[in-house]
Amino acid sequence: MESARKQEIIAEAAQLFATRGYHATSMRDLAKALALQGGSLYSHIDSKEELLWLIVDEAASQFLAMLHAVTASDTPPEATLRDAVRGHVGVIANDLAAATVYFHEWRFLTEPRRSAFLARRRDYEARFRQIVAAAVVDSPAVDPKWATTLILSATNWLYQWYDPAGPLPPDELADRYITMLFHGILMPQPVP
Amino acid sequence: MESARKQEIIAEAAQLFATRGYHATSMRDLAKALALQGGSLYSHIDSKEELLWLIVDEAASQFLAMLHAVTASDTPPEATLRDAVRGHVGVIANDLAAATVYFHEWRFLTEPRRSAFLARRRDYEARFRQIVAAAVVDSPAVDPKWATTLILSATNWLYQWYDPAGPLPPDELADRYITMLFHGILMPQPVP
DNA sequence: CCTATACTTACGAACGCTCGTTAGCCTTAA
DNA sequence: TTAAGGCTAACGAGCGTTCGTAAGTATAGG
Repeated sequence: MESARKQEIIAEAAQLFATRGYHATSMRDLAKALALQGGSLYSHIDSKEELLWLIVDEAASQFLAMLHAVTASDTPPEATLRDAVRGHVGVIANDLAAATVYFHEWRFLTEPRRSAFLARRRDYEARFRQIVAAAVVDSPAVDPKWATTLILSATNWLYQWYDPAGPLPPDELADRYITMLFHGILMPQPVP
Repeated sequence: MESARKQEIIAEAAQLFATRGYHATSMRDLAKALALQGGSLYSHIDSKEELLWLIVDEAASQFLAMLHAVTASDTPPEATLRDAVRGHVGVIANDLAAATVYFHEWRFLTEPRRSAFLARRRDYEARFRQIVAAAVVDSPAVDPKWATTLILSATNWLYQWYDPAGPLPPDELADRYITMLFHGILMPQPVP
């Protein structure tokens, strides 16, 4: 359980790491954004890398919790996959800064945190693949492994350009992606 | 026209920037990889950022040259799009380090190079969108803008995981992606 | 209610080190 | 004789982090 002040520091760090990058953000930059002196941060945190870890690990928890919620209900496989894509997009859009750090800055973690991160990400991808496999079970030409890679690749890229203040809500974007991914972009007639 | 020695420096810088990141790679790291002393690099280059720019700008040229080659021949729209996706994947797979720097480290460019980079990238995406638009002209439910975003998002992510030494050749990977993107992942019968 | 004690949060200075870059000198080959 | 390409040494700035200290707040004992 982190104190309220520490949560503020983590949130500000996520913003700065996302916009400037982890190594290009100094502890004094972070302190200045919080109206503190550089050394004062260390009343709350152990190290700069701890901040990176807390941001990245919390994001991993968000992704995994979302998948658990999606698979808990008893819906048809295609609907479950649709919910998972919506959820994945939602986690990213909900905290874009954290998602950016999760996708872009994780590699600056050192061991053993780096391995811990990778294990959680592998776990997430494996669970996601099971959902995809169930949805494409009647499509013999589609390999669930590559379908999963395609879906997660397309959606992970969101953090590079998505603007939460823009006109496109996350669910609407997800539905557009889902329609194209499910039925292809070469559709002579509209989806019924 | 860069000298042979400078090309070596650029290539090594691309490797290091890709694996460690731009800001986490010091000029002394780069010099050591080339069996030089730190200061000696400056006989060949003006600054660290010039290296970043040369890598990123060359990659942009590769992408644009590929698109020009693809659109030069007189093929049906769908085949042109297929060639463009193959080409995009090919440019990434051909020089994974340069592609990684192109996608991951460009934001550390300062003005005016940052704007120059973004202009070239916008140009590329606009040309790609025209190819997509021609291919999906008979698919009223598909917006070329979002189809382009989907295709480029999925393929850009390649640099995160693709291993040129692995068992999957770039063209084969591209064809798998194209099949799913064109016809969707929910296909009760195989594509004829 | 008052006081003693401890805890929290911050300051400001400093530590040892690394950063990108520059200057001047030396060697080699054309 | 010149020029290219390497060396060593150094510059000022900034890095993450630690330190001693102090003010403010909460808690507990009498």
